[in-house]
Amino acid sequence: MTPPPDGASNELDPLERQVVGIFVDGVRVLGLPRSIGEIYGLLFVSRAPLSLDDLVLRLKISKGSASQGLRLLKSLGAVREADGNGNGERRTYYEPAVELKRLVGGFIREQVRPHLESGKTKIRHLSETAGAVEDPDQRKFLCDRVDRLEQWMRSGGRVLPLLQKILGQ
Amino acid sequence: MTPPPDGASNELDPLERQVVGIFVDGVRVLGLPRSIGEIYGLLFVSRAPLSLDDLVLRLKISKGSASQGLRLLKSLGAVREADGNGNGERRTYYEPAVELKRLVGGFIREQVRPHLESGKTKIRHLSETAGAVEDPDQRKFLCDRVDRLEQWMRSGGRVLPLLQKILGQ
DNA sequence: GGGTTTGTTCAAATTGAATTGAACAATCCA
DNA sequence: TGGATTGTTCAATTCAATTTGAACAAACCC
Repeated sequence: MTPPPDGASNELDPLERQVVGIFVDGVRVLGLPRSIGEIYGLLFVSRAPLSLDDLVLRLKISKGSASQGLRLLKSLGAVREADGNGNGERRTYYEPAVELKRLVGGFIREQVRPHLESGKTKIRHLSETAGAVEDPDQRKFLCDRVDRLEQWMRSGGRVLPLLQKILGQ
Repeated sequence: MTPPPDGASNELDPLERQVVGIFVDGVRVLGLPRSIGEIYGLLFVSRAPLSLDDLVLRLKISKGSASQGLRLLKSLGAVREADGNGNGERRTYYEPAVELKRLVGGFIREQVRPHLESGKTKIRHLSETAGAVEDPDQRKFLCDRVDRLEQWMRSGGRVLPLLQKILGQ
């Protein structure tokens, strides 16, 4: 019943746990580590911005995880430093970006585009290899398949901007 | 120089390795295991349909992996049994589905929709929990966030059919 | 029935990615 | 300068997902 030794609140309440759970599942679908979901989820249900130490304390994760998690989330544009954090406050506090457009945009930019690009490069290579095959029938078959791959990539490239547009309401 | 003990061809040639590599990377982005990429990739570059044993032999994966991999690929509609496989042939042979529309459709149906659905359910729960919060300010804040989550889900639901349409050429 | 070929299942081993934690910067304050 | 606070880095550990392999089922043939 007594609050924890320090004044800091501790232990997630049931509602917070629910939200964190939803985001943990959510990020797994996107192929991101669970800690990312925990951190973003807790920020998402918290009225006030949280510091790195808040995250460590409340989620019971290591400082290392929290630091790396925040870095990734910042790179995705999913989290920002809360400005105007008090007068002589040294610590930095974080708050979530909650506009879907921004989240999707960051994810596409950081996690999807790079893969698409490297894929295109590999397919260009492949295209050369396939063109150099001796047997004409076999070559025709392979070039056909490679063309298809190129088509897929182009489709992917065309879909992304559209996605961003649609998800921006 | 001599062919392998049995008549079966063995060891991927460089071109096959390139293609398999591309698909291994591809499926990792989608959160699927590497063996799935290997299997689909090899089917994709192979002119003739392949049997489970072909896959085991050429990719050097276990029969277990090959069997489970084919099962998943079939469930995604990414692979089908080649019909008319010879007269008294018992073994079944597989060939890849190469229409992007079909691949995307299967992936959405099997891997995306289920998560979306379970997400929606959890959010409905959450909505109730949030509505029951005492403090009116806190409640208002939480309901706002939950609303946002619901919006996200709806956006997701709206995007999927669109994706399918666009990727069907 | 026995024997062979084809494919599935699942507990155990493997592997690769995420997490930890301790050492290290950097900044501030007295 | 020394000590306190905040945050980062990275090698070692932990953990979860994938893969293996051996036992099992099913279909076929003699």
